[in-house]
Amino acid sequence: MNDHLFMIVMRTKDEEKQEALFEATVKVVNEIGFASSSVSKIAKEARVSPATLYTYHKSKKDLLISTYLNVKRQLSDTVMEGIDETLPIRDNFRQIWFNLFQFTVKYPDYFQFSEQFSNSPYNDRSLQNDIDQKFMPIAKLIRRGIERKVIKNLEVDLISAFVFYPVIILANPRLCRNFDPTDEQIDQSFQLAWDAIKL
Amino acid sequence: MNDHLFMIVMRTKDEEKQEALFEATVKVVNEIGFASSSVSKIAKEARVSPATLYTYHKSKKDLLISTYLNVKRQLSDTVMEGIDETLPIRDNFRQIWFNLFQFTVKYPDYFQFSEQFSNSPYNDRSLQNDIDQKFMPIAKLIRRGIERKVIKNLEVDLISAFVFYPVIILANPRLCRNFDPTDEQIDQSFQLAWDAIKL
DNA sequence: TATTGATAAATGAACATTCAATTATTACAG
DNA sequence: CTGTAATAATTGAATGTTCATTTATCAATA
Repeated sequence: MNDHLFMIVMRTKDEEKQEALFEATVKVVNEIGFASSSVSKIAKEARVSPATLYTYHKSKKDLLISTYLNVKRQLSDTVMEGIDETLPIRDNFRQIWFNLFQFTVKYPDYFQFSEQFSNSPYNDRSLQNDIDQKFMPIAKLIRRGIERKVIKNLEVDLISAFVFYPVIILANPRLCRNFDPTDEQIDQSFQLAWDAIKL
Repeated sequence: MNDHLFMIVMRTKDEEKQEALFEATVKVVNEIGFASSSVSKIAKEARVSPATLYTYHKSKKDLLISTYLNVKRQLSDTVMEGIDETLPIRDNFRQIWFNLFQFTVKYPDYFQFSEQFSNSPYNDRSLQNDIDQKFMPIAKLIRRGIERKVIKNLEVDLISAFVFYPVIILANPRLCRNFDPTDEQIDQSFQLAWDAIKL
């Protein structure tokens, strides 16, 4: 920061506003939808002037993309928590599966935002590659499981689709109603996922 | 039609325009996204005046909803094809699974539209109930499988999530790259789905 | 005082929808 | 068959609104 003279007398940007804009973006998109979410509505929700928003983000596109990346970063941090290569493959899968389940239940708004964004044209190939990088440990785990003949020898994407996508459905009350799962049901659900991919 | 005098000289609405508007809506939403899709752009794609669109649909909302229902109707018709209660449960599942797979591969645009719509606030509870009705035979099949102890005794939504959602992921090139499946891979994938739910 | 953060107000473009006027289709009288 | 009246389909243009973004100005800080 102090490398450049012109930065010395810079007034600091408000961290709270950054956070408020993030939360507001997710909230507004969830409440009125991606299509109806305007910069001014998001700014109002964050109790900030639309012009101020432009000191934090150079465009609406930039706001949405950085919100998406933020959601995905939090997701990957949460999901990868507790991975331990010394434990059996199945235990690691179970850990990831429960982390993912809890995240989706705790932050359903993040998920709905994420779904809306990823199905929009903002989500281009290079952005998706950046995100895939974050989830690399899971891909590695799958490959390790295949090598050790613990899980079926199939494409990594295929294994992922069968193990992790159903979680998203289950945790989404909009897609899966009448389903307020008990601990036992969550456990049974993981067993389904594991049965699908185990050798 | 001839019951009422005032209907005698009615000019008929153009079936082709109805269809053109449907295709245009799907196409425009796929190309520029749900958020950027305007009535005038859809009308232009359908080679129709924006004003004409309003003789077929009373609002933009109506246009989008009926497009969604049309997609879902085609999907349910295709997916339920060939269900035969006299055959084993697994064969019926296999049939549905392949129907679904082929539909998603053949009409990826319908799927992307569907995903964008269903994550939007247009998709309310009562609309979703109407759609669930269309897929009732699948719910029945699952319940029959549970009764006959062929599949695990779990919530219908849970079974559905594990069997059918991975298909959507697999068939979506945006979500599952480097995966141009051979017949054998498709077969293996169904085996995964079945392994998850079978008793 | 110099510089940046913050904002209200302004801008022009695009939006959904309406409307007045025109065009196309039909029934039927001749 | 042909012409005509009736009516709905169609449309370009206009409506007022909302949009994303910029600009000019002020406030805060070093």
